[in-house]
Amino acid sequence: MVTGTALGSAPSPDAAVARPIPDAETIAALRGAVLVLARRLRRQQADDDLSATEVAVLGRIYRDGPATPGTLARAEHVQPPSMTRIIERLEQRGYLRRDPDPSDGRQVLVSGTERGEKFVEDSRAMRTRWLATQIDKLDEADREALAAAAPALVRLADLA
Amino acid sequence: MVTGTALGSAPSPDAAVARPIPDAETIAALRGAVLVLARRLRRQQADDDLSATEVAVLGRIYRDGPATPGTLARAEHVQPPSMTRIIERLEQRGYLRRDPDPSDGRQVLVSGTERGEKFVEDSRAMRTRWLATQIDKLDEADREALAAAAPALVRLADLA
DNA sequence: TATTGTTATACTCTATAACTATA
DNA sequence: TATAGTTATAGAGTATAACAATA
Repeated sequence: MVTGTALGSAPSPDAAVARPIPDAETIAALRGAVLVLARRLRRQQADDDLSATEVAVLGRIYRDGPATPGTLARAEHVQPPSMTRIIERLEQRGYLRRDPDPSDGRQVLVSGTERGEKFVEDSRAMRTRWLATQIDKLDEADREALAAAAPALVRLADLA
Repeated sequence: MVTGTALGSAPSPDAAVARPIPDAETIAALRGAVLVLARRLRRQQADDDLSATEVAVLGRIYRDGPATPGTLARAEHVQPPSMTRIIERLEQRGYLRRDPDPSDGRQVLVSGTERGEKFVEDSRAMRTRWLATQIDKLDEADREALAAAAPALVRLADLA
């Protein structure tokens, strides 16, 4: 199950043993690195008053436009009640607003505000600064590898 | 120190050319993907009774050998009291043991047990299975990009 | 006095279960 | 009945502060 299409394209002539790409060890390393990095990212941005996920939600709304709480919950892979709380906090700060959907009374449309947009613009640089600083400590090959893998990581995170 | 290389971003006309250094937008994407992925990884492995960090600590001890709580805390980027709790749980399960350092009474040496080794061996495949399955859904180019970036991600997570 | 580790405590994030309102 | 969202509640994970023991 782990293999399947992940079997190496092994152009090597003596491909007696085809290893999946990435192999199990690499996947384990990936997993560990993601967990540590996420922990550091969370702590890092405790500086200002919004959590990592809250900023992610806000950024998503300004990137992709208004959305329902359910859609946002699925996108961020949190449960609906968690999204309710996140939206609550962001609304309290005036960074977004909730409007009832006129055609379906069950639904709510979450949209950004001007103040929220300003916050996103101002904070994005600050929030990525720490990570940028860290990445800057790596050598060029590592930075290139990260840049090349970023879209794949995004797709990986977005998978259903 | 931020040299500006990772943040500077004069958009060039030939945007098709990959930039050697991740630009701010790529870094922001990386950040978001890492946060979502970590959340999914955590939830995924709630199946058995150990948290993601606990498994990471256990794996580290079996990979790198006995270590002090302080060293482990620095390696995983958690605070010492958090590491104390993690070690406590792992010790209760018989997966590792704490021995006083004979030459320095303040220090403690945390070592693995046979039972812990067996657990690590048995659980690693299980724990990486979900991630492997997800990665398997990506196309080959994405999988290769991830494999190529894994060491860089590990180094990024390990930075002081 | 500085260092290592622990105990006590509290907070943040997220989840599950139960409820409301609309379709 | 099914769906969207919310309220209520609980639990996991981690942190800070205060403390003990040793150097």
